[in-house]
Amino acid sequence: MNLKEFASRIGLSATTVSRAMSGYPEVRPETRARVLEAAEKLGYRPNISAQRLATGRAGAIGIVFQGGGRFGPHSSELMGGLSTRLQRDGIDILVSTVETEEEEMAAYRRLAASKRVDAVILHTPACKDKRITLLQALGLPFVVHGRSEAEKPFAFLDIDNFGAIAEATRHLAGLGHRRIALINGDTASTYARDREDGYRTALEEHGLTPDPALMSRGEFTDETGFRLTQGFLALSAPPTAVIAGSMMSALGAMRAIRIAGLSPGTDIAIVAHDDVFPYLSPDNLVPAVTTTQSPMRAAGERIGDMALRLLQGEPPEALQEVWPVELIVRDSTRPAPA
Amino acid sequence: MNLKEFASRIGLSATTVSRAMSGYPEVRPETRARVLEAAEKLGYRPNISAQRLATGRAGAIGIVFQGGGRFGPHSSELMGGLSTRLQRDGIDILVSTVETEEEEMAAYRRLAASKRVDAVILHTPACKDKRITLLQALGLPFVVHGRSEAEKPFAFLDIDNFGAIAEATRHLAGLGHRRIALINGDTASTYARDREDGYRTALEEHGLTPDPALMSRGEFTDETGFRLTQGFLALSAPPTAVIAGSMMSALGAMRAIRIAGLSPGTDIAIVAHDDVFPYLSPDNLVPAVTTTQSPMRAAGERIGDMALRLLQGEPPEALQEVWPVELIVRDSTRPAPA
DNA sequence: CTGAAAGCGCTTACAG
DNA sequence: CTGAAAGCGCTTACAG
Repeated sequence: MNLKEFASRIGLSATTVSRAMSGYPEVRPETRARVLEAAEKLGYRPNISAQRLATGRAGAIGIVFQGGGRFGPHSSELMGGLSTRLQRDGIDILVSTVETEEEEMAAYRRLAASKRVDAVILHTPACKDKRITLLQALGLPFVVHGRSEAEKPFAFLDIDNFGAIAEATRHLAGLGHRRIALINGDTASTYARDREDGYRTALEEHGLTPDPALMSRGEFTDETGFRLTQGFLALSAPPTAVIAGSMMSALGAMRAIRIAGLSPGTDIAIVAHDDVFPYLSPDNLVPAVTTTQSPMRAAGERIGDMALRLLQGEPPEALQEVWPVELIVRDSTRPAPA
Repeated sequence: MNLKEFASRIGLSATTVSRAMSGYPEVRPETRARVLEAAEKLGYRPNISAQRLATGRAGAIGIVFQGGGRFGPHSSELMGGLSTRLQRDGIDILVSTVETEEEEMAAYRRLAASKRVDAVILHTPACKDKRITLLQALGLPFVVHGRSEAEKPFAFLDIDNFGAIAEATRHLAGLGHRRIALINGDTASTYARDREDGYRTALEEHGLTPDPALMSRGEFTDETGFRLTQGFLALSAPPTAVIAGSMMSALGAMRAIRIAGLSPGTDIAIVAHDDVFPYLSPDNLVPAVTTTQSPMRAAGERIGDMALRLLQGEPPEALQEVWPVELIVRDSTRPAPA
């Protein structure tokens, strides 16, 4: 049933029905109530494509994931939060996956030109990010999960990666650890650069010199955590503590430590930075893992919120947040062996 | 730039341009080439909302997740595969999250009435599933990930849960295990019922009687795997083998075994059923875990494919697949202790 | 093979 | 507070 038919069935004009259903003020409350009730009863819903064509709004927000492979547990938490928030305003989420950065750029051009989305969510930005430049040039509104440098201000939500890793490093140094290894991500990404800066800063506060052999990079998988930790353990002066970039890296690190005949927590301390996963808790590992934790799901909800405000005309510079990260000390960080 | 403007710029009618861009046959190859080239150069893209209004197609496929909490690692794999496939045909994915089954039903009504999607993907069906009845009544095409009983045929892709767990159970029984525990999901769901059936069948083949104390149910989290396994170990006659419903359950089970002072693999054998996660491999656990594995991502791609065919008019009964599951024996299943 | 025109189902400026 | 009508940007049956 379309608007015209519905309107004539209840003896009103399409105009009035449309206004009543969109919550415009110029409709008498009784009329509005009658319209809404009838719509419910007769099962009328405005055709979304027609609505979008008429208003010029897409009613959807896009998010692009690069490499099916990177659509992992963090993506699902972010998506879950985003979806929860946008649902409330009837905004859809449009998911695209691409393989390369080129394809990602093409995807934004396509989304913008075909008016398929009103805004996009960008994640894991580089320190200088071409995608941000492109989106600003296209005039497609966007919110970044993370931070980046750009000429023009843009909306973003980031966590305090610097503070998180600095705090973790201080905690370990305070326990007497002198050789602290860091498993980081690609330092082209802002978050990884911030973490490295936090690590270096805290080491220097404690009079320790950063050792390149103890700073490695790779994907946040169990496999990579394992391999990098094996590398650390093979050093002539191996570390007594490892800061893992994610829970998955920490699992791999602990495995490498065990295989070397050592005991995680006792022989080699472990701190993991990670999200709060509903299905894998650091409290439940053996030993329980000290973490710098930040809930990705809550961030997703907030990012959804910010995107909606952006569309309502709030300026990007008013939509910038950095969330603190809490260090939660558990059993995997004990004093350094004598 | 809209169609009219673009068409006049290149000296053709809107009709011809539209046909050229949609790949209709009645356009001269040279004309088509010229149109496509000009569109690329001038950056013209049809407005997606207008296209949808004119054709009556939404150009999107919906998927609803119940409980933000259930949007976990399996969801992301499924989504990744789905997205990869649909991307190729320019079909969007619309993600909704809801809290209850009631809300999920309401979401389908809404999606159908507002013509927001052309089809939906339903997952984790119950043996008798109200959602399937609803979708059939609404006339909204759908593909089920899993199986269910219904009067009318519908499209589905399922894995052989019965065969997977039967095979795992046979493998353990063949190694001399007599007390084999099963960590299953909610048996209202078809997959969990099938797994239980496979388990019972294989036990009986080996002259073993299913023991209710060894059959438990719960979420597929590390925490639940831990708790249920602790329950098994507290029995007066504890099991010598555990079949875990997922990788996460297996992690929890292994932790419980270790905490009890036992050795996973040696004292208590472990088999896990699970997806192939790019970030957590059973080969990398200690001991390497025997699995019945099935790639969720590949299933997602195939389901996307099936949805597209459904929309092209293939009858649902021609779109039904059950994928075999392979048992991969690793180090966690050794002969039963004497 | 190409084009003029009606129609998809809404919203909203304008008029009352 | 309510309505008639134009317009959003496409597609496609019809005519040539």
